[in-house]
Amino acid sequence: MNLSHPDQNMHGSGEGCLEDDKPDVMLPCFRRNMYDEPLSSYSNGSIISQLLRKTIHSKRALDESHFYLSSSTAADSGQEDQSSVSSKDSTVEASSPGAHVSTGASLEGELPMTDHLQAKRARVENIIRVMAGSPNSRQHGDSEKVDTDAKDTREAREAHRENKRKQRLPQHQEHSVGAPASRRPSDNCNTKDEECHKLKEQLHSMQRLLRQLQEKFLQVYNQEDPEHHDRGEADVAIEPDTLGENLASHYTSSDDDFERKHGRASAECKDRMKAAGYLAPQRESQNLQETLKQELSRAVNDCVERVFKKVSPAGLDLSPQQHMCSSPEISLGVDRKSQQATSTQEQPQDEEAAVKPRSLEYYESSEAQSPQDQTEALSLVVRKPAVVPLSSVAPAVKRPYPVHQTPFQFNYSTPLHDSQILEHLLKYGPHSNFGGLPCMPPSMDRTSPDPVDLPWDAIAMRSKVTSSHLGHQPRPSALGGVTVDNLCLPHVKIECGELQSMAERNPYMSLNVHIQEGLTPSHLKKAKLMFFYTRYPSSNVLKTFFPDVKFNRCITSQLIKWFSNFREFYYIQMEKFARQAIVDGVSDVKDITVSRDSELFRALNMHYNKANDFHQVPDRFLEVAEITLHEFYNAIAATKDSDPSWKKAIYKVICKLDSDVPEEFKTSS
DNA sequence: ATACAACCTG
DNA sequence: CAGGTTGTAT
Repeated sequence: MNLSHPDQNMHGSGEGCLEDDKPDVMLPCFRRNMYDEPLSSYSNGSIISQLLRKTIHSKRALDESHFYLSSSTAADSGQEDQSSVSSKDSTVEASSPGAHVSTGASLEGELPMTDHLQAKRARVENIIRVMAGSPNSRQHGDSEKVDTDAKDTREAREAHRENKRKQRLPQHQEHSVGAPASRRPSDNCNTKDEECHKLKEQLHSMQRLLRQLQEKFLQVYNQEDPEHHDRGEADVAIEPDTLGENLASHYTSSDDDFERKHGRASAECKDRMKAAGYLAPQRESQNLQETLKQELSRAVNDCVERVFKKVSPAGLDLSPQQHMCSSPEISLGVDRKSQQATSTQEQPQDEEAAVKPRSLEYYESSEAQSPQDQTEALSLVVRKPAVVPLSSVAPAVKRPYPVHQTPFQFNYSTPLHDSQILEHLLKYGPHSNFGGLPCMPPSMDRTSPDPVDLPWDAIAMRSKVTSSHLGHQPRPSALGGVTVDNLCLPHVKIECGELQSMAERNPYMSLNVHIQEGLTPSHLKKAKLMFFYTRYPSSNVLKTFFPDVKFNRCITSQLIKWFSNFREFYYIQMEKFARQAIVDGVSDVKDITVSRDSELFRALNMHYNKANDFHQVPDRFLEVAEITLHEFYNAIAATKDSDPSWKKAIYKVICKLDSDVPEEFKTSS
């Protein structure tokens, strides 16, 4: 829900289990920043993207002359730095003592690494805290008070939040009345623990992934001749002995812009390859490149697999939007080589996997599928243009809409949780350092409960724009009104491309459950069938029973509106038949029944279940219909219908008659 | 201010 | 069924 919550939950338990399997190969500085930090922020997205974000933000805080960021940001962060030392102990097991915070001045290497990192960590923690907290409560003018107030206000804030949570939760679930009412609280605890556990697992997976990545990098770099020329940039002269250090400096150093660092690493890599190419046959450098790609791919695959196995056999959902977002923008920056590498072989399989995520069997053998059964949903798949560049992309990007038959294989109530993180990693990890992130002022940075909501919307918007109005833009560079051209270094793009091709190589990543941008006719059909069970579904119910729908405000409203319309029809029918009964001279309510033969039922069934073969309408629905009809009859017979709001009493009764929607509705329509 | 439900209309 | 309006609760 919010950032502070997982903090309390995770920190104690999470830290313990992190401790014991911290990889030894992990470089200290790297590890520290990666894993010692409070986990609160990680609940909001992938670890990697969070890290990148943090790096960027910490860098921002230091770099006062950074482009449009106003002085207030810098001042704020400076203030926070002071409070950090004293307030740290409340939230963090102060493993970093009161570190001297030297704003901006410290060049890498001047400070001892540990001190520097500690100072940096303090800053980062503060920034995270600020981001997590309400911005408004942060506006103390008096900097001296901050020291003492910070703690109090934070605690108060968290307490407040906690209360809100506790108050809201039962109310929220009160909505789905009926049978499950009694088991909800325990569910709550369980899900809490479950979530905690899941997060831990994710973290472990990420640790392993990062370790593997680091190992691979080290491997590759150690093979190489350490000597290489610099690129003319001054900072390139700083030659890391190992890639680990290099990586570490990526995530820790603040005196250099992240993008530049990122770029530098890639540039170094490239340069090394170039140098190697002079010395060795050209093929060797290409081999090296391929090896690097494959190793990276394998590492990621391993991680994904692990996480994937821990989640249900359910699908990892990589939405069509993912393809959309990754293709037009990212693939533009993709190195041609990597494009060709992937577009030749993997494409058909990938297409098919994206289009036809079938059922469980599909997850086990994706390559066994025959490529011929394509549907019109092919438009979902973004073909990476081999020769024809962009014009051919635009139509493909268009809308993922006409995807019928969207089978989902979710077995649990929170099917998206884990996969969302991966999704986020794959989608916005690259994407965020690609362009979106640096453009966002800190205040814009998401603390929203839904980790993917905002960027998804942004991407959805972009793809719409791309498809409809502009046709395509060579570079959809404007996000948040800030151009990112100078931030999107080619090296960064290459990495994105690599990650994308990794995603393409990985069968799991290609599998998805079609997170829909919008609601499809099959969704409507499903909603109608669900109406037989629930007339007043809560938004939670809707979310759990439409796992393939990417929920945002609009979608939720639409779904709610659907059910509103269903109710409208339902009540209209009820009133109509009740009046008819009165006209017909029915004198006793008990003479009014609703059976499957009833005209009323036929009307309802025709409306909600036109293709009758779909579904056996539950008996409970007949009961509810009968009750409703009785209510209407009684009210009308008692001439209560003169009261303009006479129906409200009936609604109140009926809304309590909802029953649970069967699990099958989660999995398939 | 926001979200939702009902209502009305087309 | 969607769009718009209104009333209500948070």
